[in-house]
Amino acid sequence: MKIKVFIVDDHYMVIEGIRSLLQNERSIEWTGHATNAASCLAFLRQEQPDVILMDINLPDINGIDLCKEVKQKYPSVFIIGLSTFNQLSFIQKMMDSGASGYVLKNASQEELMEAIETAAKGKTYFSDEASKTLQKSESASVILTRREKEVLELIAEGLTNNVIAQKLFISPATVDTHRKNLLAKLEAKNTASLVRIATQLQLI
Amino acid sequence: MKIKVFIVDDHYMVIEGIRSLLQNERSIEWTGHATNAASCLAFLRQEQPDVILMDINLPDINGIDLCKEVKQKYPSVFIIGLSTFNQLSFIQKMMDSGASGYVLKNASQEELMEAIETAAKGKTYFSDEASKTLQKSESASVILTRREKEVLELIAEGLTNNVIAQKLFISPATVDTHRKNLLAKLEAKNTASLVRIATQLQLI
DNA sequence: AAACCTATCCCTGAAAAACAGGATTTTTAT
DNA sequence: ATAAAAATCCTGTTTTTCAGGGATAGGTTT
Repeated sequence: MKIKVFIVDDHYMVIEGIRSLLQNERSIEWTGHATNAASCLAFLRQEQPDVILMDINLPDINGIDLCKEVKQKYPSVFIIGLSTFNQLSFIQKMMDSGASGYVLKNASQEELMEAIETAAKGKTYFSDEASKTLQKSESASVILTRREKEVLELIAEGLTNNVIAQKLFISPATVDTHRKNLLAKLEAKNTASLVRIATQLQLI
Repeated sequence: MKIKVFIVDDHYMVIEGIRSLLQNERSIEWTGHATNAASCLAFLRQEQPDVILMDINLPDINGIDLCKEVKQKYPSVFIIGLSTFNQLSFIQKMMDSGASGYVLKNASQEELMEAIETAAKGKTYFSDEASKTLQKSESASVILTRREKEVLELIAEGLTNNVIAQKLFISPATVDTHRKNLLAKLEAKNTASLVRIATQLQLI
């Protein structure tokens, strides 16, 4: 049984590259590609592959939200995140959205094949560099809670406590508490340094 | 006479993709690839292609500096910048370093061919999206004054207006004015989004 | 020389955030 | 079951930021 593979990436060169890397693999069946989220979803209504290689940076919807949506509608499809960026935040968000792995675009053919085969079995695969990033983060990082991450994102977007409170359906006082905890955890003096440190730690 | 093309990109998939896109082109001679700046320079000591497709994000030296170095040593080699990012700062820096064009990685085969052929003649080529970005920029680029940059740095470090004022030997009210102008120039609502936008624009 | 621009400088008052020091309820993990 | 962790909410004070203004020094253009 061949593994049916589909690709979503807005870079034509990457699609061609992956096609070229996989074309001689007998265990792989290339079912097609999409350059945006909309046509990916359209394809899935007709036919479901076993594994989707999904870029995170897409023109219409970002890969993280697309991943969530696909997994919700077609739980049996396994998704591998594909990105140029070896960024903790991306990897984490992709995995939180139900992905079965994460591969960088500088991956070798071997890595790519291993990722696809592992994902097809329902297991999780990370490319070498991505798993290094995950390890580093575990030892030397601040651990933020789900809510704190949400609040941090919104703070960085320039929203005030009151607006954030409305968005998250909580009291402004609660937002203030999360903010306080963020400042403490990241050892920031104020909002400015908070955002700065957060970007340096690639939290946002 | 075939055009000798060489590629520098740390993404294996992109190299494969370009190779695949160009392999049926009779006017192109594929001379090889490098995944980092060092091996690119090593190759050039042996042999000079007509056109180099050069990624901006390389593991050792960045593509901009590599471009400068190559143009200095081998002025007859034409370089086309290759990047995922349609960012003005990248395009500008690449052109300042002597590049003959800029192509995004989502370019079609036609665009890529046109870019190579144009560059080989010594002319300049921009992919559709890149030239749009250049046009947009002419109206909307952010120019900060010396003082504004100083204040921006200190804000991002988490210093308050009062402390910044002491550091720069000016009144807190003046710092505040600079701050206001920064908010206006970067179209930020408050300090948080200011720092965010500034990091995104790589101003700090 | 006059008009002009821009960077730099300064002030006030209202709004927002930071800080201190609590407390209660829900989740999560053992 | 229960302890720890996370998320929720409060009151009040201090500090900082933000949105209005306006003024001056130094260079460029006309």
